[in-house]
Amino acid sequence: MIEQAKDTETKILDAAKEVFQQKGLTGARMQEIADKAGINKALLHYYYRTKDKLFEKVFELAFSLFIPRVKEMMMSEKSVFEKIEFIVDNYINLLHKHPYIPGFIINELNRNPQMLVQLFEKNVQFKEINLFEKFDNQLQDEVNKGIIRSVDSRNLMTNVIGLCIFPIVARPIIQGVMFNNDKKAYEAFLAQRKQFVVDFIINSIKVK
Amino acid sequence: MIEQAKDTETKILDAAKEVFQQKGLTGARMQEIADKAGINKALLHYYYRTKDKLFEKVFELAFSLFIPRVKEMMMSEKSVFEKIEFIVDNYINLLHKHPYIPGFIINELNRNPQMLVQLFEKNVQFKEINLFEKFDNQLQDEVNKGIIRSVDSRNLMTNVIGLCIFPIVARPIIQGVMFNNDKKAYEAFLAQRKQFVVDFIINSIKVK
DNA sequence: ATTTGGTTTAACCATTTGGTCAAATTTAAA
DNA sequence: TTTAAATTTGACCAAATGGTTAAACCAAAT
Repeated sequence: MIEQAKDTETKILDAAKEVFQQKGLTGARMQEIADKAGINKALLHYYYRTKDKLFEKVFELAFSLFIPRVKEMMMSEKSVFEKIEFIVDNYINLLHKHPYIPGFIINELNRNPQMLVQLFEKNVQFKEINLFEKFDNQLQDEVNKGIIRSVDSRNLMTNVIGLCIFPIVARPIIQGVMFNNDKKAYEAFLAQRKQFVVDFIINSIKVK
Repeated sequence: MIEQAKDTETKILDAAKEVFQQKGLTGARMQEIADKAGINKALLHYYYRTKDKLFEKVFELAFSLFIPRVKEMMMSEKSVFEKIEFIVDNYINLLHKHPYIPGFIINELNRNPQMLVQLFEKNVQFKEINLFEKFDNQLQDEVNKGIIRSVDSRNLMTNVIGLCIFPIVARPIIQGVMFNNDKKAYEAFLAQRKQFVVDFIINSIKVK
């Protein structure tokens, strides 16, 4: 039945997300995904043919949830300061909901960088050529107005995203080394960090 | 004999480093390690018993190469600005030599955070309880002197390390999205980034 | 030259794993 | 109600994989 089918397909995909994102392609087991979805292992192959195909689907969904967000945010009609606040805010919220995804994407892309090329070929909307042109102009504009000092757009954007993502992907290290593995302390750290990051960046580029 | 033995052991370890750091515990194959070391697979088990034990060794070496460095640097007798410049400089150089290690550590610790606990138990020198106490005092001192604005030490240190590591672990994304997969452009980006990061951080905390 | 101990290998084993298939079951159409 | 199609399952398979073992090899000591 079409309803039931959709349901099964979704149950499989949800289970696959969970297992792949936590264990990676090589660490994941089809049997575990089937168990988590509450179905027979053969059904996985009925709906998704192979492990690789199922993985590809999961990866694409994870990727499209995280990467194109930055584009939207950079394209919005806001001042540089507002954009930074907006991006940090949104990204940290997103990370709070999906803490495993960035590590998953980073790890799988390091294992097989070719995936990104294939993704760009298959899904043209990901490949926005002049993402930075507009942002570059805006930065230059605000430099001329004496609002910010001169900064390279790609370095700035790397910092914005990196400062959001790093404490999440490096959670075990940070929680372990900085907070003696105190989970509550780490969570408190994250909670206050959003404001710190915004201030840190704006302070760095603002002309005083 | 003892010379040859040491040599074989080293060859195995070197091969294991390469394979594990690129493919992770679950993605690595004992046969591939043996091939890369130019020896029979049974020799791996002769010298290191099991895959897990060999992996543990590789992980420990990688970990001890990266994490304790921060401690040394934070403990040195330098001003805050000098420390930041020193850490960024050293860390980026280290990353240039071992670009796979941070991703490796991050990924394996996310797969099994328990490893860190075991490592601390086994290797007490890693667990420096009051790493931040001295640094906190130094920061407060320079705040009082009007050199820097008031910043939380753990947030600051997270930023320093994160800004160094992130562009390396996220290389495929950055190279792909920001530089249209132009390897040279990415490398040029890294080369100029060291100075950018130092300026970015110091500018952010300096009182002008 | 023979013995002894560590080193290395080829062959082998048990288990795991991704994947298949024919049969059973369910669902929707005729 | 019958039929046809889609869905689900248990049983099974071949390949891959970590690990073992007995025999061969080799260098040094006697």
